[in-house]
Amino acid sequence: MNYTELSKTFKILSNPKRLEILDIISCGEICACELQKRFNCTQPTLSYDMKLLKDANLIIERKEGRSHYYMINEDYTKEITAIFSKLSKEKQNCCCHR
Amino acid sequence: MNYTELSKTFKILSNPKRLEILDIISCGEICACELQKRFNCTQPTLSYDMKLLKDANLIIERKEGRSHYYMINEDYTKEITAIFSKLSKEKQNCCCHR
DNA sequence: AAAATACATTGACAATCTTCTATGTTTTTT
DNA sequence: AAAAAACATAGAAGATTGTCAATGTATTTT
Repeated sequence: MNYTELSKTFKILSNPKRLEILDIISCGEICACELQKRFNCTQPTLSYDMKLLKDANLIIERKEGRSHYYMINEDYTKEITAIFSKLSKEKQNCCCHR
Repeated sequence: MNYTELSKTFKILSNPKRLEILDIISCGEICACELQKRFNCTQPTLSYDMKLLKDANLIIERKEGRSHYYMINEDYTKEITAIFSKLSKEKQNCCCHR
């Protein structure tokens, strides 16, 4: 993963509401209509945030009837954590000595 | 740390140039004039990025003569990593059940 | 089949971010 | 003391983001 890709993920994470959504979702699968009750925003606004999170690969969507359920994509959040951890750790023989 | 604080850190990280700066800096302390050689931007632009990174507590500045040296603030980047890891991990008894 | 529910899409606007040029400040060199 | 080097600050312009109202789509209920 390169700097541009990683920065796009961080852009999606640079919003308090979306962080709260991830926190809530990581407690277990939940549908958009339940999430909606927790936020003071309109339905299209929440829908927009869910689309951003989904397109960023941070959450996984499952449709059941007219409800859309969301869960955390833990494989990906772990990957992001590992990449940033490595990038920001004191090191030698790093990227910049090529 | 709350969602708003964490989101501000991610906002600073949501830029490929700043991620590259962190990656370079975590290979060892370096001055702004050396960093400048690696980027196609003006001096004020790089200065602005360094200020953002410093204000976000991601890097530590040390002045020596007319040079400003920067190093990674690994304590903080580890803290951020741990917080995000916890937030995005599947869990029970989480924040949202209060 | 009509109505209701759950969610997505579009277009618009205000706020924020990024980068630039111009200029200011501090320290060292000559 | 004047010049140079290293970096910061201010102001401006274009690009991006966040949110809304209005409207569209798919599924279920009546």
